[in-house]
Amino acid sequence: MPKEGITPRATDYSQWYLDIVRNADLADYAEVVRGCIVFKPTGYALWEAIQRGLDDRIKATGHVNAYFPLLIPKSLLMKEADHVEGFAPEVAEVTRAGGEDLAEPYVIRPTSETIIGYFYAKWVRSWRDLPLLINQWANVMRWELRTRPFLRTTEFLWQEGHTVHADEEDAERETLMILNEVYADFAEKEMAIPVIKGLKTEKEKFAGALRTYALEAMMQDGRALQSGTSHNMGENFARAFNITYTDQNNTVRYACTTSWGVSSRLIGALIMTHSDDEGLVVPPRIAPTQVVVVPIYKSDSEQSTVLEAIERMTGDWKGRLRFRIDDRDNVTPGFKFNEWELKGIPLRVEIGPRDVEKSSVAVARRDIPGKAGKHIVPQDGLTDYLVGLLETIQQGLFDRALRFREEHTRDVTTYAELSEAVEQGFARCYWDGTTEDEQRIQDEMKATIRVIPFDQPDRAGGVCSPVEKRPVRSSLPEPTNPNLYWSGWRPAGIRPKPVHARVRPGRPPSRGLRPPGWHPHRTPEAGQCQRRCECRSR
RNA sequence: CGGGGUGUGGCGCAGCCCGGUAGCGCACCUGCUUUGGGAGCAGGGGGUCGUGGGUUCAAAUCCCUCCGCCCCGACCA
Repeated sequence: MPKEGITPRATDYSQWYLDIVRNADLADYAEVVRGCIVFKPTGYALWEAIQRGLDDRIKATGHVNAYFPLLIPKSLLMKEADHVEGFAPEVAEVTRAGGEDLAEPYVIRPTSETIIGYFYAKWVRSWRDLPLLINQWANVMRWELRTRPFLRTTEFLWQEGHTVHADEEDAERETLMILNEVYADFAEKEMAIPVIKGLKTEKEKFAGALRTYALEAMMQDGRALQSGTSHNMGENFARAFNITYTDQNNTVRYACTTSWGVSSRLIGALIMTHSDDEGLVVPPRIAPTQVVVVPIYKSDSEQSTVLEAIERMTGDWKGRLRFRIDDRDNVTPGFKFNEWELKGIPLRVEIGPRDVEKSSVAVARRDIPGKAGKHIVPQDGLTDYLVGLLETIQQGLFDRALRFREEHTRDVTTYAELSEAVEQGFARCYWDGTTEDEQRIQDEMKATIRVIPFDQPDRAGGVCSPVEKRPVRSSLPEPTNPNLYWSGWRPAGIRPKPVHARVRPGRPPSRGLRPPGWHPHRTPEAGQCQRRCECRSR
């Protein structure tokens, strides 16, 4: 039975998500700061758990943490041309401080490649300085047109790693290692979110990167959510920021850089992967609280008897279980059952006079909502039982999410099949590798290439292009990138919309609103276009 | 930006057409009875009716202005 105040997923998935966020008390809208949210204590606790899991892995793979400034001189941001083009529309500027206009405006970081690049140029001298492996935990700001709690907000929290390597091969190794051993491992083992690892297309890659790799997860509406990215910048940023080193042969060379990040969007992924119509579901390993104990009593004497029993019962829990005892006296047990279910605590232990007498407890597991997930167990050996049950739940959640994804993924060989499949979830198909086809699919069926997966199934199924119907092309090239995943093209219900020009006077127009002839390389700050690009046609 | 909707205690809404100084549910506070799946009764506190202006003896209500938010269109690093 759905909880009060929660729209069932089948009715309106988007509203369901918002209801979960609100009812589980994860976040509040920062209504006075458009597009921002307040991470409330329960929501922030999830972020802290994510931070812990990632930070451990980042450090275990040889990185150290540091912190760079929030403000970036605008000229620095402008240095890498593709990067500028990618970010210009969503950057917020500080033009006035200390009571006067600044000689040069600052931008509030949308990401830190540029300011970190500036310092790396100073710090890197010799091949002995490499690799340089630094991570920072930070907030960033991107002026998004349409926001949703955790999934896309104007300000968000993330971790951004920035590394410098002697050559592209080493940078590539780093980029892939982070994706596999840090991000995917964390997502699957701790958050129980199955992910597809792969390469982004040219069209979808990070502005200024050579290659972008990403994790894609399937939400319960069948749509993809990008849940982590890792970029190999090659020499692009090193050239823009002059990050050079002297190699063993006394030759000065450009270094290669990488950057990689995951954000508080993961909280959104967590919600949309596991939760149900009863509320939030949090996998045990990531859960700030794993077990909640609800005492049941009528009289004062029963109350003290039960609370004493709880004291004894939880004596050896510390260090093995993260738990809390809900001894509030102003709400009924039934209310507590519903509330903790809503908040996604993996296990609930109920204990009343009858249990004290029989030395038992009632254990309810959140992954099976309602009374169906409740059973009576002896207090004897309870701690081991609970620890084991948490692991069972953890694995069960992962298996359930994986099964869901597999049930909503189809291999397709024709255009019609592709068109149908992307309505339900992911489709896997061949692609001839052209942006032209990619764009056409996007235009015609609102689907995007999420990723070219590392895991390539046997190609015995045949070679087909979903756009084989294209009339002009007589023979399709042998696909170089077979088996792509497509999905409902917009990430999990996010629909950007153009913003009124008045909102940010002087701001570069967002894509789609650019007047004819507009080009980022030709903004007043950048002067004439310095690059050999399509814009010279104008 | 184009089209549509909406703004009233913390939240969700009614009242507006037909002007007379604001009401309901939830939440909150107090007390008593309750407590194994969202307790009951009684009492109580809380609102510049988005903003500015106009009409009127009198405006939540009628007229104009501006602002916010939501939905659809336009499609993302």
